[in-house]
Amino acid sequence: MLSHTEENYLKALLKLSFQNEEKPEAGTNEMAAYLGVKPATATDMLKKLKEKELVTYKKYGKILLTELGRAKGIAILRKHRLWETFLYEKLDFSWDEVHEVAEQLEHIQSPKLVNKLEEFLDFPEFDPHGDPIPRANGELPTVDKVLLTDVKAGESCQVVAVKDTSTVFLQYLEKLQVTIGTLVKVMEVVDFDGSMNIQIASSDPRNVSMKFAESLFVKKKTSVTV
Amino acid sequence: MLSHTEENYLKALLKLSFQNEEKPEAGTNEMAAYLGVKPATATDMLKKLKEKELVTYKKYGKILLTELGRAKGIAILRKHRLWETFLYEKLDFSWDEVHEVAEQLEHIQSPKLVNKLEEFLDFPEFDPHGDPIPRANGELPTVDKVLLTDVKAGESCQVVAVKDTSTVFLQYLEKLQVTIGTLVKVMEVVDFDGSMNIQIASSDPRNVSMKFAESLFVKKKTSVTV
DNA sequence: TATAAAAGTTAGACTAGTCTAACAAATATA
DNA sequence: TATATTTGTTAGACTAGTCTAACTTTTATA
Ligand SMILES: [Mn+2]
Ligand SMILES: [Mn+2]
Ligand SMILES: [Mn+2]
Ligand SMILES: [Mn+2]
Repeated sequence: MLSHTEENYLKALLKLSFQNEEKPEAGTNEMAAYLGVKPATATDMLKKLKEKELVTYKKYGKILLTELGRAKGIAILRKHRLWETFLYEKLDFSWDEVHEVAEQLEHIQSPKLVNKLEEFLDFPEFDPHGDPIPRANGELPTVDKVLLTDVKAGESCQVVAVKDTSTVFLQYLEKLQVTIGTLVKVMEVVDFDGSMNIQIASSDPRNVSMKFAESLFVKKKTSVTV
Repeated sequence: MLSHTEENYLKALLKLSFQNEEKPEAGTNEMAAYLGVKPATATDMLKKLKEKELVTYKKYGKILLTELGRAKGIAILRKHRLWETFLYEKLDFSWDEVHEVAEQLEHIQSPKLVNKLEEFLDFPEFDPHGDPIPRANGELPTVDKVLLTDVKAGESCQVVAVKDTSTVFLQYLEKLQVTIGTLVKVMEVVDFDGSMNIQIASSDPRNVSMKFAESLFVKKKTSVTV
């Protein structure tokens, strides 16, 4: 049985491993920063997780999840994203409110609960932010996605996920009526600052910053021209 | 902000106050036994709760919730019972499985979650065991109930709650097809051992022990004779 | 390559929650 | 009322998780 704290370390390591795709290892300071603790604290915990064979750790070395540690991490991420979906779909939470509560709910221990919840939600593949929900067997649904910055002028695409899940960004998207599934057409890319003129659904085109375009994942639409 | 542990002490004190109705106070040993800790541990925590003005406590004296402590306790009980109802109604848990998970869920901090959950469940008044669910304002729905032992031969009644929520009792009730709302007619009371011959719904009469009858709350049906 | 900077570790301290063992107060009983 | 029993408290210790401050190792850079 893992404590909330241990679980948070495992999930953090998993998330960090997703970030640096090629190199799924993390450093002590990186982990500490992610979790909001001091490096000394992370060192202690990493030693403990090593004892439990959940991470590989050597003094001054990089940290990696073991198979077991990864499985535990995936299980927590699965709960997190299922709960977010529940809050969003069933309890009418907005997509900027779900994360904080799911951060607590992900630690509830009950295999039956997780699986019944998944069934109740009709086996969703993605959470409200477009992130894949791990299956009971640990597999992650995939979807090919690129950043909006990779879409060229004239191309169309569909929003599939947000890269930045901060409240301020999510609320801005809401104001712009951008949500998962929204169609976006890139009208023009401004060389000067990387900003874009985009048409959201069928509204009037508007300019968005490069920072914006770097925070949104989309799927390119094969243009419907002959 | 209260810790899980502090919350458990407050809920325990509240439940104990319901048990000894006239005297809503509890002793240190009583609390410790209820929570599965040693008396020394309870003493420490009670001092801490007194500091926070959640209980009245004096060395060697009885313990009582303050208004504030009671309100906190009620809020936790509310969450506990709403979650039990959710698990039972929406996720298909049986009534002997819900308590353990609700024991964890009751500590999730999110006022919005509680209220949305209540709304999602259509403002239930009673949990799967027939216990009243506190309202957002702290009020408890009431229902007049008596123990099955108080029902005389020839009288009919309807099951409204279980006094004993142990798995073994709940599963026995399930086997007997007794649930909240089930109609029961007392055919005969055996003076010798207090056991009863009862008819459950329209099945064949069967004998149940006094221990059984002491564990079930019912509401008397005014007989339909003229 | 020598040195400076960054990254990581260790030692020691603190809090929350728990325990055991010894003790003290309150209550029941002879 | 005197004594025994029950009830509750105190002191001291332990673990988990955190911190600060000092130190060490690794990496970057002049
Ligand atoms: Mn999240
Ligand atoms: Mn968490
Ligand atoms: Mn319960
Ligand atoms: Mn609890």
